[in-house]
Amino acid sequence: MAGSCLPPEAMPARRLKTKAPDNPRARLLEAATELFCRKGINAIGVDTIVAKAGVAKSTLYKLFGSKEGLVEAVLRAEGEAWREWFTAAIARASPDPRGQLDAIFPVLAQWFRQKRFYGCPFINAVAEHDKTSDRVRRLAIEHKEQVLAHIRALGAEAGARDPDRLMHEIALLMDGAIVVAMITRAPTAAEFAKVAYDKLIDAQLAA
Amino acid sequence: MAGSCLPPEAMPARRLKTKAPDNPRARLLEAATELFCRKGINAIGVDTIVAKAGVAKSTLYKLFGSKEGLVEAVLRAEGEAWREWFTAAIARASPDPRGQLDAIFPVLAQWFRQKRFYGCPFINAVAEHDKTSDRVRRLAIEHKEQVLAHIRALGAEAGARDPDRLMHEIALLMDGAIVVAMITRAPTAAEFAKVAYDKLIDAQLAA
DNA sequence: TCGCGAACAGACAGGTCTGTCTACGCAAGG
DNA sequence: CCTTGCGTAGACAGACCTGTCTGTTCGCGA
Repeated sequence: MAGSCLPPEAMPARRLKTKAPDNPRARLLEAATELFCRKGINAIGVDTIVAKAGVAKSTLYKLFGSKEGLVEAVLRAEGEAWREWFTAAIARASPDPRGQLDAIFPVLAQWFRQKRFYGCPFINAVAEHDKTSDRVRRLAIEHKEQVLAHIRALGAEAGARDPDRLMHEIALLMDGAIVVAMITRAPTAAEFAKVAYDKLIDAQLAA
Repeated sequence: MAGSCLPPEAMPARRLKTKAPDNPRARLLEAATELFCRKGINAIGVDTIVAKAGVAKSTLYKLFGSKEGLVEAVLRAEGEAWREWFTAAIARASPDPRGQLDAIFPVLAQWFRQKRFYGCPFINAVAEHDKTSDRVRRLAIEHKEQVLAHIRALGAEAGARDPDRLMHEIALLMDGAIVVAMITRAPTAAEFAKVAYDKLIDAQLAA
């Protein structure tokens, strides 16, 4: 039902964002998220979106101005929902920073196993837009910076020797795992990433 | 000039594939490669491609049958050219397997620094196509399996404890680096990946 | 010189795209 | 009751899409 690419437990959190759960804006975002993520942004026309959302086309253009505006809103909303789900999920796994870092890849594996896992919407959006423009790239960078800042903080709290390097190494493994999982449809990518992460964090935290 | 996303030294190798260097087929592939990689497959129409290639539209449909056929041919050709360039580049760096593995990320850095680096065409193609279909995903898997088989063989020759695991770990770092470089346009991703790789290979080869 | 096939040029069909516009329904508040 | 405003339904414009088709041009081998 839900239009998202996130695990089901993320849904309620997202619902709280809009006063009414079924206003046209929320229905449009949900329908557009599902369609964009599954079929690609350029492959989906606004008529398909409004039909799935059950709203009038004029409502879409009144609320978002253009298809581009809707794309941006979808990415922002999906990014925020994902970050909330992700940080909550690793926090649920453990109270201490090291435990939360250790939970990153098991939590990603959970994501990959979702029936509707379509990869990272930001990576996919950048991949299908003009690479000489930075409109979409900026949104992706913004999202990634927020995720990485959180990971960097956890690394610093955990006592990593070089939290910045640790952050970048985890980022590489995360994006690599996401892409491999998208292409192969096998969640095992997260398990390989977890073992690699274990070696990297040992090097950072070993006495 | 060249329509590729590869470093210039890869070009001559590619030219050898077609008897004549400037037949319509080669011009179409070159134009389509550049346009698809830079702007996205769905964002480019066949009229733009034939105009850039300087061929008639009927020639495109005679040679490739459909736009889909052209996309598939572009991916196959670009994948083959990339693999040839990549294996040659790491082989040029060192005669022994360990040295070739060590060269992987510096060689990637070289790729990232290209003015026309647009990310991996296979990742991008999967990202913008229907994720519930496997038409494009199969091509990407085929390409990645060939690259990884080569890396696995190098790892085995180098005496890795678990060449399969090493292969998957390198794959994660490679794809992660490619995606990060595409999004940030910073080739430093390859340098972080190299340091991470150093730690992982040490764990595999340490006495 | 002739003939043939490859490629070009470009019109065309039929469909889809984004975005705009008008007309209507309906509910809440004065 | 009546107005105001949100949302719906759907026609429409103009551009662009893929794919086909016709006619022409040009080079090469016999």
